[in-house]
Order: sequence, then C-alpha cells, then structure tokens
Amino acid sequence: MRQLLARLNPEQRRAVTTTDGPLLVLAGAGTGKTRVITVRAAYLLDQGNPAESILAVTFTNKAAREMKARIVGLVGKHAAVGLTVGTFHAFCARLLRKHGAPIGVPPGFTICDASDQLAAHKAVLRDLHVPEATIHPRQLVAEVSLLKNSLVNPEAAGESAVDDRDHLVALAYRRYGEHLRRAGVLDFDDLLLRTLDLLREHEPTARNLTDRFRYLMVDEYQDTNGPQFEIVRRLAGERRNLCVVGDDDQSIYGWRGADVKNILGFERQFPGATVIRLETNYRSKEPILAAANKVIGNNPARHGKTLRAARGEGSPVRVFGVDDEEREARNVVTDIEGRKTTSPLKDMAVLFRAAAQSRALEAALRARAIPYRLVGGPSFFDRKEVRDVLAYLKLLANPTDEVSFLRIVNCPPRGIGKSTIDKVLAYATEHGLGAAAAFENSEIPAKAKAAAAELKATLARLGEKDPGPRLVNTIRALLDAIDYRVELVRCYADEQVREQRWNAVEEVVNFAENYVRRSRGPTLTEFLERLALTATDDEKDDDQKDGDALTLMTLHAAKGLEFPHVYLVGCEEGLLPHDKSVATDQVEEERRLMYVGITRAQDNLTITFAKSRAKFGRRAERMPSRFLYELKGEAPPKTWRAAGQKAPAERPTKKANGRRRSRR
DNA sequence: CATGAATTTTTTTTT
DNA sequence: AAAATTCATG
Repeated sequence: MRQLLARLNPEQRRAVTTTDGPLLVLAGAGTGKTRVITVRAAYLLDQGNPAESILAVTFTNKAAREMKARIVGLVGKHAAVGLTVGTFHAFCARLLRKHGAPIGVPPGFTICDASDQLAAHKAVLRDLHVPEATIHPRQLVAEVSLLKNSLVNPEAAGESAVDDRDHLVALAYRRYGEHLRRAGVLDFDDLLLRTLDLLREHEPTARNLTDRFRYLMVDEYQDTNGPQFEIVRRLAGERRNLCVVGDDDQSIYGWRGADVKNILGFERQFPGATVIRLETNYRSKEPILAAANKVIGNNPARHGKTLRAARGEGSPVRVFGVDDEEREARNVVTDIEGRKTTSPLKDMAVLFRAAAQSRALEAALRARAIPYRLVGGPSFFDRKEVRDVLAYLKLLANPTDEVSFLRIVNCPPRGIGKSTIDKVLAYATEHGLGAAAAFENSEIPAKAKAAAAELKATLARLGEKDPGPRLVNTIRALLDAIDYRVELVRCYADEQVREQRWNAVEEVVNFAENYVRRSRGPTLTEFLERLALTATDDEKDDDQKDGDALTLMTLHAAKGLEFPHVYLVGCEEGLLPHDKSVATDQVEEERRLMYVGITRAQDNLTITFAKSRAKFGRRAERMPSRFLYELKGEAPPKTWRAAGQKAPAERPTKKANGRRRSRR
C-alpha cells in the first residue's frame, strides 16, 4: 500500500487518504481520476474496512467493469469479493428487485428500453386520440423523461402548464405512468425514481442500506441528475462519507437531466466538504492541452482549473477544411493509413458529434479494407428478430408487460390486425383492464379471439415458473412454439438474409447459455435485466477486441477514454455546436463536448471540417465551427455571423407543406 | 387481414 | 439516403 501511495502525486494521495466526510475531487481530463478512485478503494480495504461497506457508482457498464478490474488488480481477487461496483441503474434495479415490494414494485418487474418507451408513449397518444401531428412521440418521450428526472410529478406538471401543449404533455405523462405501473414495467428513469421512493418511504430498508454502505464513491459526478443526487445524499446519510469525483468541464449530459449544479454546488450541499483539485495532466502533450484550455476558457461559470501538461512539448494540433464529408472521410483514412506503419490501429480513434456521421467514414474504411470498431452504434439487441424474442421472454417473466405484448401479439401473424387491436385497446381502457385480458370480452372476430387465447395458453405454459438454469430449454421451446424459424422464412425470401436473422436469434440462445454457465443462481428475470441494462457492450465486442482495429465513436461515447492519435471530424457550425443546441441556448454544453473530444488525444490531434455536408440526403453549405476560432484565439470572420444565424428554424410543426421538394 | 408500394420522417447525444 | 410509417390493393 505504501508503494501504491508513493506513486501518486501529493493531491492524488490526499484524495485517497481523505476517507471520512464529504470529499469533492475536481479532476480535470487526464489527471488520474480513475487511478484515484481505484487506489482509494484499495486504501479503504487496506484500512480494514470490509468490502461490503464500499459502494462505487459509475455511469456506464464499461466504466464499472474497468473499475472493478483495476481494483482487483490492486488488491487481488480475494480481497475484492463483496465490493459493490456498478452503474446507478444496475444498482437501483437490484435494490428494487430485492426490496421494492413494500413500496409496490413487483419483484418480477420488467425494464422497458428506449424503443419500448417510445412505443408506450405512442400507445398513450393513440389512447388519448391525439394525432401524432400534434406532438411528436419522440419529443414527448424526451419531455416526460425530463419532467421525471426533474422530480416533477404529473399533477405538478399539470398545474404549472401554461398552454394546451403543456397540458397535453402532463396528461400523457400521467397516462404513461399509469400504463407502466399497471403493466408492472419500469423504464430507466423509474429505476432511479422508485429507488428514491424506497429510500424516502421505507425506513427499514433505508437504514439497512446506510448501515451497510459506509463509504460511497461516485464517478463522473458532473453527470448526476436530481434523483441520482438525492439517492446518493440519502445513502450517505449523516455519516456523509461521500467521495465524488468529476469535472464540471466535462458535463455533457444536460439533455438527459444531468445537473451541473450538483458538482458546482457540492460544497453548499455538504458543508465542510474537502475539495481537492487535480490539475496535472498526464495524458496529453502541451499543444493539445493548450487548445483544450483555450476553448473551454470561453465558458463562464466553471469551478476553474488550469491543466498543466506533465508530458511536455509535442506536435501542433492540425486543422483541415475539406469539400464535403466524403472527402473528409477519405482524407482521414489516408492519414490513418500513413500512420499505420508506425502505430497500431487500436491507438487511433475517429470522433464525431452525431452517430450518423459514421456512415461516410465506414464506407471509406471499407474501401481501403481497414478494420474498425464502431462503438455504440445500433446494437445487436436492437435487431427486430432479437427484440421479438426478447419481448416474448419478457412476457414469460412478466405476463402483464403490455408493451411487449403488443409488440408480439401479431408476430408471427395470427390474424390480429390493427383494427382488432384498436378495438381491444379501447375496450381495455374503458374497463381498466390490461390488453391481454381485454381480448376475451371485447367484440372482435372469433378467429382473432381464438388466436389470442392460444397465444395466452402458450405463454402461460412456458412461463408458469421461472426456468432458472433451464433457461436455454425454455427459449428453444418458445421458438418452437411460435415457429419463429418458419416466420423468418416467410418474411425473408433471400436465403442469406434469412440465415443472418436466424443467427441473431441463435445468438440470444448463446447469450443465455453463457449467462447460465457464469451465474450462480440464474433466473429469467435477471437475464432480462442484464440485457436491458448492459445491452450494447459485453460479449459483442469481445470478438472484435483481439484484432487490431480503429475505433469510431461519438463524442459522448468517448468520454473517459484516451488514444495516442485522435481525429475529430465534422467541426462545423450546425453540427458542433449542433443546430438544436444553438437554438436552445446550450452552446456551453457543446463547448464542453468539444473539450472532451480534444482532451481524448495523447500525442496527435487532427480536426477537420467540411464546407458542405449532406443532411437528410440534401446537400448544404457549412461554416467552420466557432470553436475552431476560439481554439486559434481569433475572432470569427464577419461573414460568419450572418451565415451562422440562419441555422435554427425551430418549431416547424404546421403541416403547411405547400412547398414540394424538387426530385433529385 | 396481409402485402408491397408510396410517402414521410429522421440525426444530438444514452442508462 | 435509409428507415419507418401510411396507403392501396388483393
């Protein structure tokens, strides 16, 4: 332990050894933040604290896994047993599964992911007979979620509504909540909110938890939202052994309800808190750091840190303007090919603002046969056939899960079409029933009724009890019962496509096999929970990990990572900062995003912008990002303002589409 | 009710 | 340009 401490700088060491009372570690990019947290955990263990008393929370599964692995590396596998390291959502899900019953959370609840959430909101709108033209379901999801995360309940939302639209949102919010509750389903936000309810309303559990977790650590604290803050505050209790680590300059999740005030106001929330600043950057060469400092310096309201480069001089940041996104992709790829002779591909990353930007890059990489790894992107679990199968499984675990039910009720086709479903749904809301139950009594074609009854029987038979270790058999029996293979044959004429789709289904089975093998007491419920909460990564990138490959990802996904060579593409007005953010006055967050991007680079940073870019298939002129001028310390040219300002065009709504698009 | 064609929307970021 | 949704037809 002494050796470990000796390898830290004085500030880091102080952060590690300050174990009691509230502690805020302001850790600039690349200042050894993860190192501090992991060594701190090791230090706590070394001081004789039981592993069970330590809770470390992160935001992503990847971060959680990495943290756990590094702690194990420090103290050994044995000493780390019993340590709780996980994401907020995973931690909350486990808690609710175990202790949620007293506050009305059914132990068998299923978790609905983003697309289920969207489907549920659409169902609510349909139910309210509100045409989707009135309010876009996507926007509704975002607004309702933001309300939830701001701890505003439907009643309060209704009261503070000032126009029809607000009222509609409040109403839809209430209906959506009722819908989920009746179905025994929780969305991501509910995991946090219900946990908060649990801590507030169920004293015994709350005490139990505060007694157990004597030391709390929260990573990426700048990204916590209201409920997360409350959860942490309550868990810390009066003991207040709470260590939060973060960087206000890297707060990039405001749109998800994250509140920078949590980190900016920590000292006020926890009077007497120790504040430690980590300002020595061990990651980037000086020119890169200088660029980062210049850009972020334009943001007001910061905790204020000045990063010092420990690594000294290096090559300057390169900025290139190109004609269009194709050219941009080709140039970047050519540059990467050149670099490939001296550095492995895994030391390079291409970062961008929006996921869609990967298209052009992927095309160029394929053309040159350069292996790449796209992080984030559409997951394996988003494929239609996988989602279908999972919906069936969710129904086995939770027969009242209406979202899943509606998804699969006519897949494979059972003669239960749209009009039938509409009738059933109308009947269901009228009588306060679930959709599945409403099938029996509503007036619909006998054929459809019979089909529904058969489906119900099948599900009841397979879902009678949790299959536990026989999970794989159950999945196979299910696929058999619904003839899913046949369904694929029916849907896809192309042999190859069909095989691909079936492979995806087989992959779910494999996944289940792995899960059962690794888990001690496997259950279907837990299996589904894992899929919902750790969807993207895990096994998936294992295959691609062994080979040397370039990394492509969004700026959001890049946070916390570092690469020797970084390409930051699409640095244009409208993209970074994004039009939508400019329109809603959130340029500061975009600037932080830029800052995150710059500070990922260790040795070389290349920034590009295109003079024209295709958007929705239409080509448009682009201006270099304002951040590029900030980076160089120049004022933007006069013409920039005029061009930059015609961007917004918010609130299109009205259907006055008299103007037709000219073809091609 | 199911199917394929026509039309519309999507791209900001994610647990 | 692609995906999702709506429409028209069998």
